[in-house]
Amino acid sequence: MAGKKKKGVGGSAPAKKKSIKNALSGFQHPLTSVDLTIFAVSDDNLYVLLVERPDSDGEPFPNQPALPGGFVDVDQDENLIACASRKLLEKTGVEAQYLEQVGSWGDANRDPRGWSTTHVYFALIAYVHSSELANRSKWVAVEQVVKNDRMAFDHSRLLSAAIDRLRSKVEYTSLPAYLLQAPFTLPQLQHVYEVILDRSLDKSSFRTRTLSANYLEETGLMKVEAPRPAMGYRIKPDQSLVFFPRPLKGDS
Amino acid sequence: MAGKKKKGVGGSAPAKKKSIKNALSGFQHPLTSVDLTIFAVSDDNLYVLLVERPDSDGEPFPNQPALPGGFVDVDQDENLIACASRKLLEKTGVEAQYLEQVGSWGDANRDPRGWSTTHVYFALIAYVHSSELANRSKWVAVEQVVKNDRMAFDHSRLLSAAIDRLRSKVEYTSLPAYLLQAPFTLPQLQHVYEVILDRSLDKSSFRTRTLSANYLEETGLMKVEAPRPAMGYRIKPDQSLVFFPRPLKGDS
DNA sequence: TCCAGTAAGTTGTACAATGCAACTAACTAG
DNA sequence: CTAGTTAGTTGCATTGTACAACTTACTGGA
Repeated sequence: MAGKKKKGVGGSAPAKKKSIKNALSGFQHPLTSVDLTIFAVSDDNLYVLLVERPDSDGEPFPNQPALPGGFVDVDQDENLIACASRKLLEKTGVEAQYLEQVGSWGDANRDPRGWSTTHVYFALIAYVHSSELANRSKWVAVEQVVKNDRMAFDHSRLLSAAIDRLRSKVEYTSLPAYLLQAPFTLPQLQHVYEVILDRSLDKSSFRTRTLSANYLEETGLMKVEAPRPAMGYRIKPDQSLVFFPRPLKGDS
Repeated sequence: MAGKKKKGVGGSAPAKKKSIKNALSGFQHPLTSVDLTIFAVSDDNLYVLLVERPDSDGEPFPNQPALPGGFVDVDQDENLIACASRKLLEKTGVEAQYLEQVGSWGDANRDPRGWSTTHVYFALIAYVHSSELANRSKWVAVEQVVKNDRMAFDHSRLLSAAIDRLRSKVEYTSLPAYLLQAPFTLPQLQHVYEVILDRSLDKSSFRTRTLSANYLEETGLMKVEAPRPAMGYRIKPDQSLVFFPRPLKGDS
């Protein structure tokens, strides 16, 4: 396949783009970016980090909300996930407790500047206060984003895919533990599950399942905002994501 | 992020590439390709389709085995999955019974021609005889590929990721039904599960789980290579992939 | 001091999907 | 007609979660 010539000039791409062609491969190559869905939980909400598009030059979608991200910098980024980590650090000042690729999207129309691809990652971090975030960045409750569906590019569908993936994996993995700062209590962890899944879970089943998976270690009793102190836990060192044999039911 | 200037000239990319820069974005963009892992099952083996790299021009990895794929053609391909479908049809002459994205990979070194990304898809098809395949294409038993680890580019790791994904999803979904031509029998379907998972499954549990999921419909009794005729089945029209509540155990 | 309130954590039984082993049914080959 | 083979069924055991009731440890107010 590689090296063969283009088969025609069909398609809807503007003519001016045809001149920018990669001499090495014989193919014009798409614009390439990385976008992030950075999730955090605070109180009773799941938040995602959105940025406001710049209002300058010929930037598309000025001032509209978008996922943080941007073009891959082939001189700076070693690989895609390093590019994602870099952008995360720039926006939040923290490293991801969990970072996973959601997938990639690419077509002729998602960016008005031409055929483009994006590689989408989702990051889980412990909530950081809004004042710590980079300029033009803010937390938005996922519940709100889904309603006001006015994001730049095709970022709405990228975000939907990431949320679907998150909710799906929360059903049968230990993902929510990466949304809390250690040490945390089991009721706090259960609360994160409930916020993301938007339903309440049975305390007994949750505790049995979580503890028997043996991926947490005790850090001693903690006093939280509750009358009785609770045991604190953290994820064991070098512990990888846990997959449970069955999802939990719950009332909704 | 978009529109900002490159921050330097560090990195290991050859100097000649720097001249090929996209004037629209201010960034040089990576080479962009799509690669496929096309799976089929025949007799007692899981096969993947490999092609032999061309032996011409300055093509990298001449004559080495590789995944079918190649550069995205922005004039021909509407989007990434259409690109994958096109390449599948070119190599096998058939459409995928199931096509899913595995993920994307991109770094400075995976292709000697420069910073490159690839979008990997996995396709499930009913086995087609080798003589029907495109030139320089052939089925290779997955078991063999894993041993003789000499594929072009980073295709070994791409294939590994696809195999992992396949095996993982076979544990708790109806995926193997897309590797058979309808109508098929339950013992045939179970055999496909066993070939992929490389362990035997309990007949009773398998039948109960499969039938109670209610994603198949009967097509009447069939005479296969067995003394007793068995009921034929096909996937119900418009039926999507089924997720089972629990994986099956098995003896290995 | 005592008691009501609340959240943490435990216990016991029920249930649903799979595990396992033994069984019956339908055919082929000789 | 019988032995052999594969299709398909049945009954009980096991496992992980569902549900409800319970005990424990603390707080705050009378």
